[in-house]
Amino acid sequence: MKNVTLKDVAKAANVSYATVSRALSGSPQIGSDTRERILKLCDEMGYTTNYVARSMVMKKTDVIGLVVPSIDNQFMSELAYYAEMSARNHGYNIMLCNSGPDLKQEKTVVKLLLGRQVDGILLVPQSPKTYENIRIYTDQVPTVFLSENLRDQPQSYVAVDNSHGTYLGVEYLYNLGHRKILYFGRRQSTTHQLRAEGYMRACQHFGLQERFFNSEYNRSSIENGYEMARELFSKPIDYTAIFASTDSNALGILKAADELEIDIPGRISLIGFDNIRSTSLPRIELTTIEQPKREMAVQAVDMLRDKIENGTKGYVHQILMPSLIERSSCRKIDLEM
Amino acid sequence: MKNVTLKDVAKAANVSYATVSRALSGSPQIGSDTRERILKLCDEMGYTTNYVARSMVMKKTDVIGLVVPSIDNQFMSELAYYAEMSARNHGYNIMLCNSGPDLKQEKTVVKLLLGRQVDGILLVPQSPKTYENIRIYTDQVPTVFLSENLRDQPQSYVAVDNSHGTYLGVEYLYNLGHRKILYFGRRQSTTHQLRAEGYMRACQHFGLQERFFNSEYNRSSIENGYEMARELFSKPIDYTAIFASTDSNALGILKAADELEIDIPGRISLIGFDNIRSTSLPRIELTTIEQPKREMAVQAVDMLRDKIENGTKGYVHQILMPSLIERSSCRKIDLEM
DNA sequence: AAGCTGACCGGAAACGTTTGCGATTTTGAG
DNA sequence: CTCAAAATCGCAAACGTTTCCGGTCAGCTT
Repeated sequence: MKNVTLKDVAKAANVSYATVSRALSGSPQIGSDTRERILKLCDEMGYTTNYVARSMVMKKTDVIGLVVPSIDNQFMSELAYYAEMSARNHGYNIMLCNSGPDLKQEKTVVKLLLGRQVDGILLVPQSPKTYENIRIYTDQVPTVFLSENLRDQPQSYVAVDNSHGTYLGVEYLYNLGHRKILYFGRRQSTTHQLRAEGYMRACQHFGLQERFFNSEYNRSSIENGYEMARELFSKPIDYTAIFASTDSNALGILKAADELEIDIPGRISLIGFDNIRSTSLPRIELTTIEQPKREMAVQAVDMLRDKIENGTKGYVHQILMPSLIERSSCRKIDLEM
Repeated sequence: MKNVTLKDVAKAANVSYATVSRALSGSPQIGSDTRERILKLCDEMGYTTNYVARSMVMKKTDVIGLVVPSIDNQFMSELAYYAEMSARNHGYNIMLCNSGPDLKQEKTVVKLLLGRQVDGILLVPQSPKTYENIRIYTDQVPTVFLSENLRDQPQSYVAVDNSHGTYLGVEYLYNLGHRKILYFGRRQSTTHQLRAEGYMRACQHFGLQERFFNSEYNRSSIENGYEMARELFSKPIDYTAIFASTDSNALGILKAADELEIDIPGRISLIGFDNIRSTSLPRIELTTIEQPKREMAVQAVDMLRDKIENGTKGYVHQILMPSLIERSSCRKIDLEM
């Protein structure tokens, strides 16, 4: 049951194990006849190179750590899917860690990853405080964040242009005839703040009054969105559309509205952000702003690879363009009304 | 930027690095005063033990490989979430691999994991052929499958009692008054076959006629379910309920039915299997059979840990009980009709 | 005071690779 | 045929740990 090592095949081939190593790695300084012989022998004996030994001497593990608040989440699992695929295509494997629910655990897993000698870390932050929280480790290993960072932080990230995303959404609603648009989100999130900014910019541009409904929840989920929406709907409705900062929140709103028999999109139009899978489900068909998850993931690993392999210092902020996915949760408003 | 090693702290503490190692590992054969001194020094110098070096000598990586057809899938990402949590609580980290879409890639990633010297592998098979496909590796490393295996295979797995699950569902529909129940699934899947078996058993028990609608797709998805359902609905509807072998399929059916204005649950009741997150969404509210994903995941890592740490040979089949989650996609039928 | 027993610590091997450098052989030209 | 150059290959160090096996003391017993 013991693994066959370089020494074993070397003995069988009657050469030194250095020679075997060189044959495997395709070194030019080895006879093509012996190489053939050794390669065949490796195959027969079922040799597979021991990556931990290799990592030891190469000082490189070809492993990148992926830390997400919780992989159990459509947005992150999509991201993880593309990231793993892309990483593996470039010879890297992914070590997965859930960082939720608190900053302590986030710090713990990053430290763990460092001990594992990962070559780099891909991280979607759980809070704006994350950057400070793990800064001690961030400069010990190449790291790229998968979320828009605070603008002046010397850390690399790739993200959509959140502000432009909400702008697009408001523009769309405006063109549909909406003049009273409510923005619905949670205050703690950096992402939320950036999206709110786009909303305000659009309001200013189109001459609309800003209407906010904020919460203090520290996680965006259907449940939180539902709770918030119940509260929202207990007050008079003086708007014709809701822009939810997150699809999850939008889904929570939808649930509350259905319960209270507030027609969506009949009475209120609803638009979300992220384009998670659930939004395209039958009977849901939520209009939303798409985050190009695949592109984000591959750009992030490309960026990380650049840091790892070329030792690129400094930081780069990669901003991707969002786009509007039109489904059927928004309706046209007759301006005469 | 270089990592601080045992040697570095040893030099600083003026002891041998063996001593430092012992201090860290809490060995009894070391003075408590020197231990204190060394521990403090480690902390100050920011020492973290290099796991790859450690793995080298311990012949144990404390890493378990998790291979899923695609992490981008609600069922699997939930499983992955609980598995990672549970594993980490026991000192293991997770190396994640997507095995989809074909057997070749599945084999490739398992081999990769072996090269990484993982202590064990958790795998949700992508096809009944998987067991044969990776058998060569399966006996080189502790492995547990997260899906019901063919009954006579000498491999460990944890799974729900699929057969009992469908039985429960049919029983539920029967009690609601349904007498014409269609079973809807894809033939290639082992899981599907087991679920079909429960359906047939229930039909026999309740004296119902078996009605099947099978497909040859090799993946269960909303899209496939939709395609199949379009075909199904092009024929006369001589049933009052559909049992979809998978929630994904059920969602596809729902979409097709909505398009064709076939009322669910008004005209046809619909029940799924798995209880993925999407089933509980507003306007969906799909009645389904729950797979206890959390329990499955923790049982699987427990089983794997037992194999790894105690060298337990042989195999065990852990069968968990499914349960029915009643929502609102099924309606009562008046038997007088 | 001598021997003996623990307590505590250091030396060194081992894990399986990669690779620089030296050693050996082959080759080709003069 | 001789000798240098080129082509192959082996030796050994290094990567950072853990742990076995001794070694050096101090303190006790007699």
